Amino acid sequence: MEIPKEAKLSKDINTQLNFYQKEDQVLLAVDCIIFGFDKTNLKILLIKRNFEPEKGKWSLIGGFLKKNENLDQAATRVLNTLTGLSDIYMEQLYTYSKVDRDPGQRTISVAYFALIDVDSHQFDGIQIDSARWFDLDEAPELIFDHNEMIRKAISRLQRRAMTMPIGFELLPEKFTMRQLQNLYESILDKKLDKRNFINKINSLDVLVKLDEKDMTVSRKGAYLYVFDKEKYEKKVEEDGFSFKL
Amino acid sequence: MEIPKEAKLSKDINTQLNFYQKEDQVLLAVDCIIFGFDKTNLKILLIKRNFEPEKGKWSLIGGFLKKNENLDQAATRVLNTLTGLSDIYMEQLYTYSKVDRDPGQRTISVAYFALIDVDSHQFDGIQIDSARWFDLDEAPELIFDHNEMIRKAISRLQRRAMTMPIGFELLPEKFTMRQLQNLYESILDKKLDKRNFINKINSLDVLVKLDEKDMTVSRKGAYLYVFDKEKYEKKVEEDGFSFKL
DNA sequence: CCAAAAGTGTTCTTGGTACACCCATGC
DNA sequence: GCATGGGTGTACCAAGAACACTTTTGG
Repeated sequence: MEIPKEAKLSKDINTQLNFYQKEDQVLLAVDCIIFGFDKTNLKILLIKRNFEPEKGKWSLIGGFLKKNENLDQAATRVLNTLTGLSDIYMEQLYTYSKVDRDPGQRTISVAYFALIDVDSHQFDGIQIDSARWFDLDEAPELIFDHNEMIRKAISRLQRRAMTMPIGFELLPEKFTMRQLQNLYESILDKKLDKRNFINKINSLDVLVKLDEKDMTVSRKGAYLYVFDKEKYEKKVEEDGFSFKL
Repeated sequence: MEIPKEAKLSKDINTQLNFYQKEDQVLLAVDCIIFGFDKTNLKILLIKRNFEPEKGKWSLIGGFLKKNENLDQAATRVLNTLTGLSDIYMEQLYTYSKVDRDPGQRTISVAYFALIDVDSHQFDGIQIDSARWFDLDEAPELIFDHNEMIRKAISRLQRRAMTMPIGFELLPEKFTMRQLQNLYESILDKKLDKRNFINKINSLDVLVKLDEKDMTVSRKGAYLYVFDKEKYEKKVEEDGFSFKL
């Protein structure tokens, strides 16, 4: 660890002192794993990269950190610039730093993941012609270490599913129990028992059953529910909100 | 951080092409939260910073990423350079990027945490005169966002305690049940019932009871145990190894 | 009247939690 | 012989897992 032993104390143009001039600088990228749910399946959004290197290959959306923003802001900006989406749940995942991970140039990448409801966010102005939703199990080979990022994101999402009401983010405001169960089955990648699932969810006491039914899928119709954000937040305070399926 | 705005597209000495010349570059630091256990209490290792800015204040140990290494290597190197320790469990925690987090210069820091057994690793050549172990609850105010890093590290460690045999890292090879319980009580910051704890640990079936006793603390003496790494690894394969206390 | 999805409870098993007394030894 | 920490088992309760039939209605 080379500590600048006698760094000069001169102010630079930003009136900031540069104490660490002898250290290497690097490019910091941000890559976003975007999970979407369409009431049936969990998907990820990928794009065909339109610049070198690896132009034309499938990739996560990404960009570079700018001097005047932090990483959360960079991730939000990248998502917004490329998809038009804003006000989206995002969370930092992990930082990838293999020396040769990007053949273009030494780049460290901070991966973020985002959760969106596919149907409610028909990004009208999708800035990328080549963006496409893929089912999790049919995602193509991606550039660099992006497949590894997705694997880690899935396992983080599985953990989050047990400790956060991710339905808030991935489902429309009103949804049926079946849709919620589909969501959990997609995320956990296993079938759940319908009765046990409903009992468990009801015992959490964060949903409100409406008088309204969704008639689009069955003849009988299925009651719609909404999340009760206040109840959820009270629960978090009191006992942390975590469950098992 | 002045990046040459129109760098020539010539191969640099590493025969790498630079595709992203217009992007900002930043300093990437690595900071290490070092947890130690001395058979009774969980502690963290801090140093008095011996260079500007914030010289003389308490701090995590840290250093900067070099061009030819990845972050895991940088964290290992920083730990080794400053403490002489090698072969230590380390794990990447989170990346901190507030624009003004380091008043010296725009710096992004990747936090790592390390687990060591305080007694087995009497770092003979401790390179830092001012390093000191602190109990978790009596740690001083630290520079930058280092206190925040420690909070996050503790909560990660609490999670790890339930899904990994962290005793491998934090205890000497042979240890008593009481020491193991002390470790879990320190990490989880709560008292545990002795009988329930022992029953639970035994049901995990990853410890081997030796015929040998530790006579240093009680007159009766306490049986020593060792971890059975093979059994543990088989368990991870089969059912993931996770428990509750 | 039938196909298709919705809705609904009970039993069994597992695992968590609470709890108190005797043991071995060095002094 | 006593003080100190070591070692041990049971009973209760909560929650998870397995499981099958009836309801509704559009066609």
